[in-house]
Amino acid sequence: MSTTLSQKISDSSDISMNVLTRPRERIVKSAIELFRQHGIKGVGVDAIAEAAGSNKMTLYRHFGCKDDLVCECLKQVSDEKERIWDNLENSYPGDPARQLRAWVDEAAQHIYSDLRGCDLANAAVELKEAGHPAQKVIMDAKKAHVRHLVELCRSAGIEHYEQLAQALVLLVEGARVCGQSIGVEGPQQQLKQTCEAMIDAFSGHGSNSDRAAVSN
Amino acid sequence: MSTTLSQKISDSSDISMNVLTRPRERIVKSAIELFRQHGIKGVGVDAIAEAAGSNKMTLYRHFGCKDDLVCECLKQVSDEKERIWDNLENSYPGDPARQLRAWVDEAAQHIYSDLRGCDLANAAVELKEAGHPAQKVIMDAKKAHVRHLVELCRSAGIEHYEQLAQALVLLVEGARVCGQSIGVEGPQQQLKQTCEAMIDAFSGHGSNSDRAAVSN
DNA sequence: TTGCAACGTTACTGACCGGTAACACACATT
DNA sequence: AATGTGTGTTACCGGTCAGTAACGTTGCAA
Repeated sequence: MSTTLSQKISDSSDISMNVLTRPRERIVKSAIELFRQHGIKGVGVDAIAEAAGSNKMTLYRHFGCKDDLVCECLKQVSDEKERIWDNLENSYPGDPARQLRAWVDEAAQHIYSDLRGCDLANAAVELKEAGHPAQKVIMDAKKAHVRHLVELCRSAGIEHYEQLAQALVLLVEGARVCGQSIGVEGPQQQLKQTCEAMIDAFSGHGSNSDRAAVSN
Repeated sequence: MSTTLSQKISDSSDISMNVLTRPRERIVKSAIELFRQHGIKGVGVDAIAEAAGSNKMTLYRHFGCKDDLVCECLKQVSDEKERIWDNLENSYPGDPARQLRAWVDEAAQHIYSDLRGCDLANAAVELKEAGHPAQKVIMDAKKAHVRHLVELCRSAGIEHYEQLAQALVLLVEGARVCGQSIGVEGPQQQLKQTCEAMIDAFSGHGSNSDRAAVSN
């Protein structure tokens, strides 16, 4: 706990970040990246400002306090996640079943290549203080995510669409947290196969032997 | 971020903790509880010592640094979790299938009544510094947990026991993290039904209609 | 009784952190 | 040319934190 983290962060900071963008934008971008790497409580505002090629005063002119910056970061992260639903619709228009498979595939690929977990879930772990403003942002984003997936399962003609959506959320969230705590060899390696088997089971067009084959 | 957390922690600390136990034991116990409530980085060693009815000097005589104390806490938490396997064997001796159902039931009950997530997984989120000693403790405990569940599924006669065990781990871990980020209304409410449906599917003694009934 | 080990108390250090004040500069608009 | 807005710089404040030093106290055991 006595390590000088500021130095390490500064070393890996991107001072040469596109100066054409406005400081506010650069600060948020740097903050998101640093929060991902070191955790929210593991990064100071000085390090964020420096990584953004700016300074603390400018940071505080745009964000009243660190918590406000954290909320803005989480909002942008959740907005980014929201875009996947439009992307799915654009990729496979009018084919919700295919969109559901694509959602699983994308989630799995992301988890296989990045062990740092979900920014929103991680923030919820760190920010436990009662009434912390970020908690509402996190909760709203997660609820919206579940809602979207439920709707997709419903559109795909799944009878028990709500149960399937909830199960898929649990699997994906579990995979992300396992990646962080267990590492590459964790059970999240089987996420894609497990989700697909789950979808098959709920779609009602798989026999026992089919499921055994899928789970193999 | 300018809140005076120490005061709040002190207010809720248990100064009257059993003085018959040794300071070291009380310190670890208080630390585990405070870490659970406020996160590891959200609690200072002073608050821990005070909550244990001891002081910082005694704390540092038993633990070289805060990280050592954190490791000891996580070890005790993982030892505690290890005991469930013996408990299951004692509760339903020679009946691994029943033990597996009981494991699901216990995990679900725990998750329904406590939204604070898994101490080990939460610690992994907070302690991202490369080579942090707690990471090995967390990883070893989580791997052992998966190993035990795989073995239980194998004993229960599940054909694809490894896939089932991994899927169950993902569901349970996902449920714990959802409780933290979404709150009581999250998809973890359906954990038990989902796990049981998953076991049924892998057990190969459930028809499509059975599965539909279970998932309802 | 002596001695030792564990524990408690106070005070301190050095670093870091969130946040602010005051001033200087660059640039675009009028 | 004047003005205002956004930005950079330096310095500072109060607080917290991990960790240590020095000394005093308790209680047990030989």
